[in-house]
This record gives sequence, structure tokens and C-alpha cells, in this order.
Amino acid sequence: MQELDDLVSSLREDGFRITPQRVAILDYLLRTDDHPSAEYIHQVVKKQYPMVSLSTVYKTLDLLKEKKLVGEIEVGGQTRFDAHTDAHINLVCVKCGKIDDLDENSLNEIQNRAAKKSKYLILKGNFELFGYCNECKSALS
Amino acid sequence: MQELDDLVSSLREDGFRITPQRVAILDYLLRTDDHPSAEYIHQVVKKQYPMVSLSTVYKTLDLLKEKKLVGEIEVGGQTRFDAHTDAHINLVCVKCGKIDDLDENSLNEIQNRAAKKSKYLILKGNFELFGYCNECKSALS
DNA sequence: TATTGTATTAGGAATAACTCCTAATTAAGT
DNA sequence: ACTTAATTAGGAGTTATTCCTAATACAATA
Repeated sequence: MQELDDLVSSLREDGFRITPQRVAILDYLLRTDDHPSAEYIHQVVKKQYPMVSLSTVYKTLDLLKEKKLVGEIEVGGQTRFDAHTDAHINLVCVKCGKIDDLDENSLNEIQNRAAKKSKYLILKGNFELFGYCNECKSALS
Repeated sequence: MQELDDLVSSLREDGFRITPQRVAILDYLLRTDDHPSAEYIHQVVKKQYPMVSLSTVYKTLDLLKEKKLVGEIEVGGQTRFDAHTDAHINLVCVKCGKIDDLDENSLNEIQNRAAKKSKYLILKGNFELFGYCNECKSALS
């Protein structure tokens, strides 16, 4: 996993300490296509480091967000995270809670156009579509 | 305000009781360009009906969401509401918390394309851009 | 490799937004 | 006016997240 090493090095160069907790969280996020909540990440990382605390997960996620190594999306009163940081569409299944990513080239263009029109200084964009995923759609009464 | 009357009639026809609380909340949402939180709507409506409870505000918002008369967007752990129900971009100022709307024709097209590609049955889309609004941008150190 | 300063952590208490519960109220059909 | 079922007020409960503090451990330095 070259990418993990690179990111860890970059964190170290920025003066952050490299702790097993931080590495485990980042590693998990890099390896999964899922969009886990902090709570779920906590469950996963605890298998490897049983003593890790939920508050450390939250603090690490804050750090990774600030460094733009992970993105976040708020769904149903919960924040979900992923390491897919390019502009993309999040497809949220309102039944099973799954989130799929979908690339869409026109998003950057839209973002630039919006920045110009609105005079906002844009930091990031989130694009969500809510509905039923293919499986849940089939299971509809 | 023709629109309010129409919407109220349509609610009545659907068998819902028309209460002053419901009318006041819908009226406020129709009149404002703002994206108020439930708490803020509560403050506003309380000026007219001091006894109105926050839980009624939440329940009414649920009803209006279900009837697709208002949209919602989750921001900073809070849900914000508006009566602008066509697909549009929400520009969220990360400093002052203001939300501006921006129309963007290509969103429906993107939504359709995404539905086809992903096989999701799409119910609604949310498009958010986060950054500094023009005023807060100027005030940056 | 031992020492040391300080960033980081674990654990839990505190907070904030929202949901749930129930007795009292009230819209609206008769 | 009367009736009755939907709705409300108010508060208690829940959940996700943030905050706090003493203990720990990373990593710079000798």
C-alpha cells in the first residue's frame, strides 16, 4: 500500500505524530469503498486496537478532513466518511443506507460556474442523490 | 398570497387538518429565501403563536417534507429547510452559515444520467457547495 | 538507547438536535 | 352545539458529537 505510506509521510512532515490509531483509521478508509460512520470506523479499528476510543476516531477524522485526505457527507443526522476526495456524486439508498460513488465530469465545471456567478470562494462540493438502490428497488412491495 | 391558499387547500383535500401552527410554518417558509433550522422557525412562529411547541414544528416539517412542499439540507449537524423545491445548488457559507440558492439547469440532466448508470430509483437530489460568501470572503484576514 | 517535552489518547461527562410519549386540545364533519 | 379522532404542548428520552482531563507515548535530542 504505497498510498498509505505517502500520506503518513506527508502527515509526519507536517509535524503530526504518527500513532497506530491514526494509521489504522486512514488505512481502513483507503481500503474501503464504503462510507462508514465514525461509530463504524471505531468498531473496525477496535478489532486491531481494542483500547482505541471513539473520541480519538472523531479527532483523527477531523485531522484528516482538514488535510483533505477524507471527505464527509451528512446523511440522516449522521456523518459518513470516505477517502474518495475528487468531486463525485454520492448515491444514498434511503432504505439500506448504502452509499455508492459515481464519477461525473461536469461537476467541476458546474462548481466553477457557480463560483463565478455567486462570488463565493468555494472550498468543496457535495452532490447527493437519494433514492432506492437497485436491490432495495427490487424489494419494494 | 395565492400559493399559500392553494397549498393549504391541497393539504385539506388530502385529509389533513388545517391548524394555525401548520399554516404559520408553511407561510413563513413560502415568504422567506432563508434556509431556517427547525429551532429558528420555532422562534419565528412563536412571535405569532407563543404556545407553539418545537415538537409541532418538527412534526409539521415532516409532513411538509413528505408532501414535497419543502426541501431539507443537512449542514453542520443541523437540518435546514426551504420551500424552493426545484433542483438547485445550495451555496453554504462556512463562516456565517448563510445559504444561498443558485439555479443550474444541468442538474436534472445529471440526475437522469446518474439514475440510468447506477440503476437507483432517484427520489431527490441535493447539491451543496461549501465556502465563503462574498461578504465573509472579504472579511478574511 | 535513555531522557524529556508535549502532542495525543482513553474514557467519560456534557451538549445539541431531534424523536418519542401522553394527556389535553381542537378541527371539522354531523 | 356535539362528537371524535387528529393534532398539539411539554417534557423526557435518544443519538451523534464535542469537550474535558489525567495518563500515555511519539519523536527530538543527547
